[in-house]
Amino acid sequence: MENTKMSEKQFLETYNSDNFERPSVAVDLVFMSVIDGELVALLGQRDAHPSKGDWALPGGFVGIGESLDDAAQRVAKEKACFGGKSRAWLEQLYSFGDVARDPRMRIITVAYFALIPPEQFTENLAQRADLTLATITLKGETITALGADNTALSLAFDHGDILRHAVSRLRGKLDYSPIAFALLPDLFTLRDLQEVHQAIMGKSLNKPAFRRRMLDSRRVHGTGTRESGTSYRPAELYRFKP
Amino acid sequence: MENTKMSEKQFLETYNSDNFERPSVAVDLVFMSVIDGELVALLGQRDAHPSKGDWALPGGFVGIGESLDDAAQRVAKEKACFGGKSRAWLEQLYSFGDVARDPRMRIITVAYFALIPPEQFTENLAQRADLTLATITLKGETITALGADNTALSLAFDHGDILRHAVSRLRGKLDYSPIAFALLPDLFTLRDLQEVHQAIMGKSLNKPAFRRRMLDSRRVHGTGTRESGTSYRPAELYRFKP
DNA sequence: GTAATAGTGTCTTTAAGACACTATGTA
DNA sequence: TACATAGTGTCTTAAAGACACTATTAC
Repeated sequence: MENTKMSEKQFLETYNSDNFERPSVAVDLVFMSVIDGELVALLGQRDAHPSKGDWALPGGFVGIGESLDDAAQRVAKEKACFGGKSRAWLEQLYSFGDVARDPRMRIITVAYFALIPPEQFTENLAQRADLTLATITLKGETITALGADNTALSLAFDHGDILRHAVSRLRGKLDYSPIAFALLPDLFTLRDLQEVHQAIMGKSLNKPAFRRRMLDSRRVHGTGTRESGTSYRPAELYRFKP
Repeated sequence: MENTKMSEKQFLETYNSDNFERPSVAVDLVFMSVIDGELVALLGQRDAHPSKGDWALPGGFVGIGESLDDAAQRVAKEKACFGGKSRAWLEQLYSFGDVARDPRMRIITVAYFALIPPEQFTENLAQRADLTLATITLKGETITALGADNTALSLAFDHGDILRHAVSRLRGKLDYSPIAFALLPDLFTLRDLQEVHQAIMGKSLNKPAFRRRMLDSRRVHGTGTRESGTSYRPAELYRFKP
């Protein structure tokens, strides 16, 4: 049997001498929120080939002196004006590395999702005509992105796969992680919270059971204040307890 | 506000012209199994700087014409003699991209775990004196790797983080994914299955409840045959039903 | 027979679902 | 007052934990 440690060294030397071509590394961001009870994600329409006219996630290349997380943070600011006082829950999702996923060149992309409370989403988006909020639906293995006119958007590259991973991850983590609160303002009603859960899970939930579960979890506490502007009995406002 | 689509094009052109330095991309593999009721992982001792003497996960660089999954598969064969008739459950875990995680150069690594039934693990390992099986324990946020002499092994680079992610992922997926069966031979007893669950979760489980859960899940079925070589009542052998 | 583990019956506990009910704000 | 939603009480159902019990095999 060959000495694999030796061959590892040789490999590394070859690699270092630039005879060995390196892939490019990018990050793609799935900005998500729940607006009017629907799960939405941010997409931009491509104005050049390849995939011209298709809808793509905001993304950018990873700099040589920049960690993956830093690159995601930077792209969040540059591409979608999130940053500064805006807050976003950034979390690495999955890495996509098929050889031909981008026909121009070899690009490995590390996908992140960025969870944004809806009021910040609409605020930042008002300035950006080139971006749209698509309604995302995952039924079984099929992901759909609906545009403003309620027609399905054609997704660029493997960005449909990325969206599928994002929704699956949200569903998987919803019960043991505070992601739902990253999609809500500081003050929210239990109805708001239930709507977020329902949008992520893609199904309606039983109200008494949901309230029991949330209150027993001790992750929310009532503020004693109530929402305003309703034409009916206002609900109590709650706050996330870390 | 600047036109971000224009600057994206410019960025891509700069990038393509090789003025822009690219990081290297590697895959690191966490070979795992459950042996004698303990969770174990494969580690090799480094014989060169940096981290000389520390224990590291097997890994290798991703080729320019090779997908991430293909690279993981190749490294599984090359580095640990898994491949051919051996079967392993390969699954992408997480990508690690801190700038200084390897002091030699910028390396982004995509971690995979490879789940191996124990008998194949020991078979393949008999040929490799440079690799060791470490017992892995995760309590809270603390990961420990114990060597053959029961002393803690010092882990190279950020490989402790990678192991921590691996165990957390196993725990998270145990109940809704067939990973436990990837750590068992074709025929196994319900006691074997329970030992795998206990090793992953790091706690003992209630026997009747566990058996009910497994049988109700319809993911196992009895074969009518029994284990042999015991000095007590032999248990029925079960098979995984996909 | 004994030893040792396989495998089960059943009671308790916990949590979710169903559904109807009461409570309380606005208009 | 009517209305619409907030918020709860309680019954049922499903599943996990506890624990003791019976069953079966090697020796």
